[in-house]
Amino acid sequence: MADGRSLPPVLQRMWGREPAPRRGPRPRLDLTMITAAAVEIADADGLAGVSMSSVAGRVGVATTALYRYVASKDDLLTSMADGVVPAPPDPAGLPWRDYLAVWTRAQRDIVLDHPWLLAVTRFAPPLGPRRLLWLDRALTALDGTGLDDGEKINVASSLTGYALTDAALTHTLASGSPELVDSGIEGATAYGEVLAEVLDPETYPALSAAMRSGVMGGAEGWTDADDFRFGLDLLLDGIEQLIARRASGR
Amino acid sequence: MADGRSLPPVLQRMWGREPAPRRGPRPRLDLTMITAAAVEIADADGLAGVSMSSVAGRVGVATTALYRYVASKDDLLTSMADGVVPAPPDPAGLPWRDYLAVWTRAQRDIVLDHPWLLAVTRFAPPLGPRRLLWLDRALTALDGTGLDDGEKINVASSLTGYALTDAALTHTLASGSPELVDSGIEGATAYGEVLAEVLDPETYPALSAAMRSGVMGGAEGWTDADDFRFGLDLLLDGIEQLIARRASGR
DNA sequence: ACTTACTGTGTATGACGTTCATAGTTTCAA
DNA sequence: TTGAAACTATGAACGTCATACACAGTAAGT
Repeated sequence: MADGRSLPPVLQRMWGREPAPRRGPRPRLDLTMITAAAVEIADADGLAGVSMSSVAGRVGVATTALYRYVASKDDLLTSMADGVVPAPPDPAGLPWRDYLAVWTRAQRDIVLDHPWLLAVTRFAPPLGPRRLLWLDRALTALDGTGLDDGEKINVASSLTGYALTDAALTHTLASGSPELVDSGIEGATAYGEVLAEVLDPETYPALSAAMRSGVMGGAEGWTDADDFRFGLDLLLDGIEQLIARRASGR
Repeated sequence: MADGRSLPPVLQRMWGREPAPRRGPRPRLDLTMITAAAVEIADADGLAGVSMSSVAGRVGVATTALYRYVASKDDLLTSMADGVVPAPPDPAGLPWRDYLAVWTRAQRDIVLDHPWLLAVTRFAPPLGPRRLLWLDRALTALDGTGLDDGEKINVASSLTGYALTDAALTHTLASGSPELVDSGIEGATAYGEVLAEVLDPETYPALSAAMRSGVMGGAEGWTDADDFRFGLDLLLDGIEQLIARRASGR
């Protein structure tokens, strides 16, 4: 059954499938080097600093040489999104809940270390080797919980989603989006104060009350790691409940 | 206390704060018209179709005229991200759990109706009038649950995050990312089959087993609305548990 | 009537992604 | 050993786009 279905070229390269029929000069680069260079630039100057020419400059080739390894800039971004991901923590013997807590927090930290991921991630189902390794470990950790494969995947992806959105929130409130920083709105406290000022109590009764009472102020504000824990426990509690349900018959 | 802290110009316009000191010709446009035009283009042709010149063309002015209303394209995107959001459902009398379920699903549907939102949303804390209205309604729905304001906000933002990530997953698996569609990978089933083929069982034991067992196939696959319900209930169960804890003393 | 403040236009610029023809390089076959 | 074939990196060129700026036109204030 010859379905035309196979991985796009970039992904083939990401999976180390470069057949490389040998003739002509040896390639001076490979996707890994290019990706690493791009990641370094993004870490240093943000995603805006990543252009085909800046990446090419860093690896020491002409701009257009990159197109031998990558079909488009978009492909490069795809590769970067998988390339920054380190190896997942080892589930070795940890109870599922403990492991998933570590696992989720680690994902959040990756994003915080490389904020540009937020702009790159299409929140698409993972197809790269490194991201999929994370998924695999989550499934492993859920072995013996009585959940079926579909449920396990759902659980993992819910947690990943939480890690991403929390990282996004934390990042923009801490480092601030350029837009807000320009206006002097930095940090959760300022955010709350501005809102308190702008919101009309008639149309936003609950919210304006909350803001005026200063929820966003203080040391344990919105950005805090405790807040991550809070939402995470919400999810984990839900999962635990599901597992308990599965264990007790229905 | 003259803090330099005030809303950026776009946001002021989004909040209807256009002082408009009157002199010279009457403006032929306003931010709302421009935003609406941009949204129409994005809905029809995707975000790639939205350029300053295409938007200008649609409202019938020269490209650079837009800069009288918007400081940058980025500002326009910000405005679009709030502009597409309709009014939130009415909490009137619904129990918090029912309302938040509706509320969250509605947010998911917005994103699915305007997939380009995924590329625009920086998952930043909301600052636009429409998004904040949603937040307000969630807080209202949580009145009388015993949660404090900070917790309510956390709950709401967790749910919003879930709606977004689920929408992203659903969208890319259903409509497919251009990258994947080009390679004939469409829908969850194809996704699963490709993975099953690519994954090495040694390095991805749990995941390759799951894929080979065909989790992704069938009518109730990953994309299904039931899967949304699944993750949502995970969260709501967690929230309910929290509320119960607060109600019973500690 | 004259100034003033503001609006829309046209031109220009610089950055960027991408295409293409070309020159150079290594391997394979004869 | 020679020549073709396959492949690499390059440089020039193109089209698109966001944006800056100077200018002409227009309504209100004096």
